Amino acid sequence: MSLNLYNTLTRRKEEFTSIEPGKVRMYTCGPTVYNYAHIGNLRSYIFADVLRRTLEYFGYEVPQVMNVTDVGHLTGDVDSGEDKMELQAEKEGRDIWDIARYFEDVFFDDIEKLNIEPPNVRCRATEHIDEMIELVKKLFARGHAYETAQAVYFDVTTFPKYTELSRQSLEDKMTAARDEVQEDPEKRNPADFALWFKAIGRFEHHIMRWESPWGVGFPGWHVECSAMSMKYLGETLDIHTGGEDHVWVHHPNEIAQSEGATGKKFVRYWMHGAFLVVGKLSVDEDDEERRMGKSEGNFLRLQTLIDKGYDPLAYRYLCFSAHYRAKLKFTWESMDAAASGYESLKDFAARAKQIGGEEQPWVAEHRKKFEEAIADDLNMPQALAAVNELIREADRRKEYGVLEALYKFDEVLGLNLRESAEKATIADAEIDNLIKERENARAEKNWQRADELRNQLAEMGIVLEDTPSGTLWRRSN
RNA sequence: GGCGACGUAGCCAAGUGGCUAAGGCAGCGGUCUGCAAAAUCGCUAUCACCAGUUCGAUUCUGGUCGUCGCCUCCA
Repeated sequence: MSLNLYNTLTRRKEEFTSIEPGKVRMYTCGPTVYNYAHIGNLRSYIFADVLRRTLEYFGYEVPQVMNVTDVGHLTGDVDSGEDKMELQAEKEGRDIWDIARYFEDVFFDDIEKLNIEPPNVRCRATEHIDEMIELVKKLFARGHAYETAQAVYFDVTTFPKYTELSRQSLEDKMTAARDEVQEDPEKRNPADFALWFKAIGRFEHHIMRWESPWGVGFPGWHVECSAMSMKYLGETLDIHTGGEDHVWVHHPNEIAQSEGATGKKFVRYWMHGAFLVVGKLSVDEDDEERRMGKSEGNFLRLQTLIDKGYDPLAYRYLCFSAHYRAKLKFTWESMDAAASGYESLKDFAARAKQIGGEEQPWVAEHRKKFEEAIADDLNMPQALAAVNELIREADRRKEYGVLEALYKFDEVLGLNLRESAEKATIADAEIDNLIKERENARAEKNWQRADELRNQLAEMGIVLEDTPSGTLWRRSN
């Protein structure tokens, strides 16, 4: 079966092939650690994880690199000269480096809770300043960079393919940028982006600073991804993932820097995840759907969901209800739907585990549908439909030899079905005895005693299901 | 202002130029059941609106309305 993936570069689905057989070099744009990640951010890491797991499902080894952007970026107002992380540090009266480490830890904690496979290499921008400086030197040598009194810039007119990914003409950008005040009068083109900022003028008090051939300062906003991805994965990557917002600025810049420095193709498949948008979260507020943003007042963290009693994996399940390239509307109703759906999936796994059986030929059709779905540009809604159809057919036929298939699917789904089913059915002598006692009571039609035992087991977290062929049970947590 | 995306049942959504328009959740009505739960069966969509192309459009084209995103650090 061929794996087809949508490449933003060509705006179409393409059959995937890797540079090196059996191996996929994958880079995922990681978090900026100046604040908590919200569930919208997390959605795109779930997308990258599904991509990685799908590649692994089809037999690839996937060395994956993720950056951690711990160099402060500018605040929205370019003129302010303040730095997001410094602002945060000031606000909390803590050291900027502590802040970065703290949010990095929280981020990877969230990643773990969502059962996202950790990247093979996790790299911090602040630990790769030398590589970035080397990259900028190369760009000077090849005539792409120039220095002004304030900074070093990449001259976008020296790189004709600059607009290939964004498909946004430079003229339009220039027009659009015309009314903006250009802070640096020496900048050649409005679209030129900084490779290195000097710690002078508005950045005179910038806390994070390093020596460089262009004076003390700090790296530009996009160099780290180029420098680190090429350091760990080579000059040409198979796949580069990120959020759709990167299609217009960050990724074109990465391409320009990387290809400008090496003269080689930087990335073969660019893949971008769509945003989570927030629907009405409450009845009385007239907040229409919009993207979740750190300054939007609709900031939901994974911890927010956990505090409300949701399993983090129910959020993962929710993400599968929409295709990764389509926006997903978050509402509490859809969150509840996902939680219920995930619960019944786990219940089924526990049921199948208890009853068991040989796999029957009809299972093959569902395997096929599942695999076709993930191979078709990670169509998780279809894949999930295949899972649900498998379950329904198993229940209808009362043939439960489907665990092998289910666990195999879960290598991509990452919903911990095996762990959950095993945990739910851990044998215990006391439980066995109580259940046997209850079955005896039921045989004698001693309903009062049977209900007492049911309640007693319920207090122990055991859920009972009486069936014609005996009583099934599972642990509720 | 420029560029782009989307509008499918109560909610989240997949999909297709023509067979019964996936799946989940919620709801209603049956079956099963000592109770409970689960399971199962059935029901719930003129695919935003208008026009065009076509033998035939939800799917293609144009327009209207609505929503959203990007153009600035942001998944």
